[in-house]
Amino acid sequence: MDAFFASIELLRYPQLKGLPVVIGGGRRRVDDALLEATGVAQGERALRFIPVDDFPRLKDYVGRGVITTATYAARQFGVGSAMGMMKAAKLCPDAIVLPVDFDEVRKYSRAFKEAIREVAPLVEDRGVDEVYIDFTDVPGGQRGGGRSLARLLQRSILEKTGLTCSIGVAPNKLIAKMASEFNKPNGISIVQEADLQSMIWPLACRKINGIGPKSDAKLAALNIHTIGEMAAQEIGWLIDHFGQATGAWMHDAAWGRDLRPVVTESEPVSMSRETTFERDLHAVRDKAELGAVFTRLCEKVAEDLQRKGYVGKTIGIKLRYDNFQSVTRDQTLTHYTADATTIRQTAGLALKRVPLTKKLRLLGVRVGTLLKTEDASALQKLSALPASGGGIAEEPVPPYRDQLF
DNA sequence: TCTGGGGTCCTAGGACCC
DNA sequence: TCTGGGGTCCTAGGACCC
Repeated sequence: MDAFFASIELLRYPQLKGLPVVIGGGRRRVDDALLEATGVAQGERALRFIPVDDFPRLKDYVGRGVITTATYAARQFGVGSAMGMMKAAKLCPDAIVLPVDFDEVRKYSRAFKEAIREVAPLVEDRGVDEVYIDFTDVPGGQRGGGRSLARLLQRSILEKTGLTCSIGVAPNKLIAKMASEFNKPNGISIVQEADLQSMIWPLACRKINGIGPKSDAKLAALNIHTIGEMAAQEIGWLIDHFGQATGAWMHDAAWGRDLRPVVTESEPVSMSRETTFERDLHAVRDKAELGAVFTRLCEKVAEDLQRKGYVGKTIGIKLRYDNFQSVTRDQTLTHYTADATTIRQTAGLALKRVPLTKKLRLLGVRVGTLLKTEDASALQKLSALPASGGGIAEEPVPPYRDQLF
């Protein structure tokens, strides 16, 4: 299989080119800051009308958000995705802060993927700004080793979205993803099997999609820092240190082997909503506030399920204490549901099973073991056949108020 | 005033069944 | 007193990704 990996560059304000700008921080908080500084909300609109000097700066930002993305000028200061805003403010206090406009992002994301599917239909979704593409059977796809098709995609994406896009071309997904980073932004890079040694082996292990901070640290402790050093290890040695599955996978990855197909459709496994509080809350002292938030989260998950046509059977809660330790509790129902009241009641039971003496910084609600709503009703009819004696009974659910349990 | 929100996948132990 | 394996489901935690 030949694969592209394509990612769009989502920051697209030409007038800010060369300026340090970060986007992120949690929309409402940044909107508030904007409103205060300029009298205008909504980053997109504000950008057109407000002189750059009037934008809020990172040093004035107050809150718990993280950075979603940053201009290259901001990255020069060491600022980058997923970094806390407070830490970023120390590195680059004068960076301009803009809110994330998720509706806008989703709109451009859709247009980006549509533009690609028109040219190459085998596309795998990897979030808002990334896709894998299998171009093996796209007419003319092999011309120039894939370069002319990649150029065509870039042109089409630019036309339809105004966004630039970086594309990696390789014999499989693993290498294509790495290749896409070689030439950012708006670049194309082609990596062939024969380039493994020269282009992939010198890279840090962390560049492999699937090796995160933990594995990287463990590898470093074993004195392995590059992919080449990883490839030089016996597979048995890797298995001894990382377990059967991970060890074998690492060995394959280091040798550029990856047989995963481009997966064009998949069903969701779970849906969830969570929120980090502006200040840490206490289960007893802030019970009313916490209870209201909890109910809202359940209602939102229920809405999400209903809008997308799913029901679920496992209700879970997640919370994070002020020391950042996370805890989860699951509770499986006898029937599938997308009902806010049922979710709220079951989640309440799960929450009861968790110690609530420490302050909380985050609360979340998740529904898992999902089924399409229509498949669930078919299942219900099947089990409701006379012989089985009446089918699945709905458990009566008591009414709830905005309290914790 | 370090550390968002929405996901997937893996592991490992215990219950329970055959 | 002792004692198999395999399979499935459920739960909790954690690594990782965008």
